[in-house]
Amino acid sequence: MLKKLNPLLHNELRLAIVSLLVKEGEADFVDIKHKTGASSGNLSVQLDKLSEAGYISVHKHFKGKKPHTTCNITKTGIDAFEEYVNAIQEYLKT
Amino acid sequence: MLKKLNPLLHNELRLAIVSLLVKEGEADFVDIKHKTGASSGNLSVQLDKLSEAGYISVHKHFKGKKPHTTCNITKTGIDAFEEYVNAIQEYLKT
DNA sequence: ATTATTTGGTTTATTTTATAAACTACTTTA
DNA sequence: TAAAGTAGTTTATAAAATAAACCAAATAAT
Repeated sequence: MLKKLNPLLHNELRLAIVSLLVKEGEADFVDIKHKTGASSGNLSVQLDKLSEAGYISVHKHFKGKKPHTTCNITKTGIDAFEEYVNAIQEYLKT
Repeated sequence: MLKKLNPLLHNELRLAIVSLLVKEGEADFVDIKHKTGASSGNLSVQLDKLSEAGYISVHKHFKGKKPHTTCNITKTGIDAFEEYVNAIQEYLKT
């Protein structure tokens, strides 16, 4: 029987976010928005979900006068991502 | 920018069904149900969606006295699956 | 023989999820 | 100082997934 796919990661935008953060370690809101093509609203919601699960950490501060949100991948996030990759590979191999 | 993931295939059960059919070519309702662990209701709905999209063909007939549903992958289905595999690999590679 | 129970599903209703639209608060530019 | 832009959040709506209920017939038990 195939492994169950982590539903938090089995979503296009959340997977793109985590994939990006696994590669780069850190990225800010605007960067992620541009690199994924997401709307601000959708991105805000999905970052919250990943943060709630402890897959990423989110730091909000001011960069000069402007608000600025930085996201970092966590160990939990890396582990979950790796498990997801292993799980889905079984579905993909022909 | 990452490729968009075909939403019809980016679902755990539908991906499992198509993956199975790509490997085996053909399978019946009961087989797919056992191999995927899906409920009958969910399986019925998802087979309909794949059939509507032309990814699989569904044949209903009687095997002796019992109803019997056989599913086959189509060329369209194989192509869509292969494109999905290519697209998601970009998300998975670290 | 008639009453469960099982098989092989479908249909419908509910819950969850995703996404779009609207909004906030502040800054910069004209 | 009014308009437009930046950086987001919140809320409302649409879509999707899934569970529960149902159906028709076959088989097994009493």
